[in-house]
Amino acid sequence: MTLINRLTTQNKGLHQVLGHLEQDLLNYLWESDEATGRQIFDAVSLKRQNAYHTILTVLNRMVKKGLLGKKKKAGVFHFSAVLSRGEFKHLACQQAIKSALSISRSNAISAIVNLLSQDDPQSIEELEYAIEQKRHQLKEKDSDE
Amino acid sequence: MTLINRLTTQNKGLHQVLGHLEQDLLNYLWESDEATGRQIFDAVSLKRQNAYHTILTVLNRMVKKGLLGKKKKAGVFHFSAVLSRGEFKHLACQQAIKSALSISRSNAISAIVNLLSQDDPQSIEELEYAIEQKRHQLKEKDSDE
DNA sequence: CTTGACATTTTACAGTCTGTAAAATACAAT
DNA sequence: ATTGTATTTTACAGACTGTAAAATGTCAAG
Repeated sequence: MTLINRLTTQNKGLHQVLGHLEQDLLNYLWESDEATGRQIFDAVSLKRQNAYHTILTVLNRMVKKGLLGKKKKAGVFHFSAVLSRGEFKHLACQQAIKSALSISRSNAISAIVNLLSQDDPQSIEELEYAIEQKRHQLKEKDSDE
Repeated sequence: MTLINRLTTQNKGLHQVLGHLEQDLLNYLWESDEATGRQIFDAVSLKRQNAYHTILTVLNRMVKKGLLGKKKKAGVFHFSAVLSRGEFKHLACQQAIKSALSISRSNAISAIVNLLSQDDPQSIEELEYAIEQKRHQLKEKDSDE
């Protein structure tokens, strides 16, 4: 895929940060909170064919990267996501937005307005509402000081 | 660098899409429109120590990726950026925003509002202005039909 | 206390990407 | 034709993901 395509293509989302296997594993852990390698392997096997060892290797790499935690319980390691799905999405969105803003604030602003209005006219209102909320929040802070 | 760091770290900007050398080369070409490998090498050498061949290899890879164009002029190849700096930034921003929106619209919205207001209170007004503009634009379209 | 069934860690290889650059080849001008 | 660039080919290292076997550890049952 050329860079132009990469810049043009829709919907990279979490793929920008995670590989597919990693994503599947994380998704499973977000649903089940905590699981052993075996459980994860069994669950993920419904969707993709991977050797048990593959799953374990990737799980351990994710632990090393700080994405997952691992605790022994009754002699068996249990993996769990360090960040909840919500936290992860929050950070990933924040990062993507930061990245856009750092490239060009004005471009980022027009991109979000364009994409939102294109996507769904209602969503612009969500944006306006968020701005209003922020205004209130800032005022309160001011009067506190 | 752990993933959490990656998600947390400031300012990735274009680095998300380009390596440093690639970025330096593109920056130079954005300033000078068009240049031979030798010229680019000379210019970039002020900033970084790379073999001439390195520069050429990377330039050619960028051509292959569709980032640069290459035309023979008086027997010598001249490289040039396919996208202007503005176009590139536009696409890169759009891509980053798309990516954020695809992860979570509401998170993306609050992230942009938070980051803008944190950055500079004025910038929220830029956002509001952009929304207004978009409204006008949509109205005009409506009455056209 | 030994064997078998898992669990866990180690090791390794392929494929992609960037950075790095030498080697080989082409070509143009003297 | 020879010399000096210009250009292409080829290669390797180091990161990262996917892949998985090999080696090792552990524990329970016989």
